[in-house]
Amino acid sequence: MKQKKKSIIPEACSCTIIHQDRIDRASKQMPKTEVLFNLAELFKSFGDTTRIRILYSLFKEEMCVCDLCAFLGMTQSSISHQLRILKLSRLVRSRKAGKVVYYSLEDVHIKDIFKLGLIHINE
Amino acid sequence: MKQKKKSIIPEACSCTIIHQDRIDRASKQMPKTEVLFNLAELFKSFGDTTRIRILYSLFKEEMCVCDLCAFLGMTQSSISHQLRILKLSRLVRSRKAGKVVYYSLEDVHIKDIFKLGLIHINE
DNA sequence: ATAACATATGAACACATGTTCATATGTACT
DNA sequence: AGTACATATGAACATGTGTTCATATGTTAT
Repeated sequence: MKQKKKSIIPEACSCTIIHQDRIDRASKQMPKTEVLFNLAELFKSFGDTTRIRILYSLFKEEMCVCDLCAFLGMTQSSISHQLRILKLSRLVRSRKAGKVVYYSLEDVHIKDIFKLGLIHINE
Repeated sequence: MKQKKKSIIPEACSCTIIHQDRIDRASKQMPKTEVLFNLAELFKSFGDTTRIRILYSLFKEEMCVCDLCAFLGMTQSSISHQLRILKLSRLVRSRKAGKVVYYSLEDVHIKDIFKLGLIHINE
């Protein structure tokens, strides 16, 4: 009798009913761990109401930090901290004009991603 | 996934250079706070490597909890907890077959959202 | 130079989140 | 009935995260 193949990391799961064929197929179409990590990081940037609201505010045109504070009713520090995160994720870019810093969307795909997200919510 | 509701405080910003016209225009195309909150919740579900890996594993076909544990090299408890979150977000559905529970994707848009996310990362 | 202002940032805090451990639930089989 | 197994779940723990506060940086005007 042929023995059942055990899991990749033996101590992770004690189950015996494992569909090795399914695992093999899933394995083939799985992106690299690093890619999945970066993807999770990206969605993490979208996973906060304040950041979502900032991005939506910039959908049509650029705004300065001041505008965002006033519009979203939040402290300047809070907005600045979140803008920093969005900038690190390459979701917004900044343009300096004297004392004022204007922020705008860096990626056109953001709108499409949000659109798909909204479809899911409304289903 | 829970998130604290943030209060809107008018005196949050002491800036004087506010572009009221920009704020008015942004205001017009801004979805309701509740919608933005739900959108953030959805992306929060995508914002974890384990959950991203689970979703990717289910791209082609359903898998049981056991398969996921073995494939992803994680404990059964950990996978179960994450599946619960994904189910609450209506991203996966479950089907019981005796002792075994099979999970599959509930929303066809997930793939498209991931696709767009990957485009952003690779830019 | 000094003052005023717009923005950035480090530290501290409270709260959220993911994993682990122990255990409960539910199903199949003897 | 009992045993074995697949999955679910509550509690505890450590880590991560968003806001606040204080303060720093950089720019403009006097």
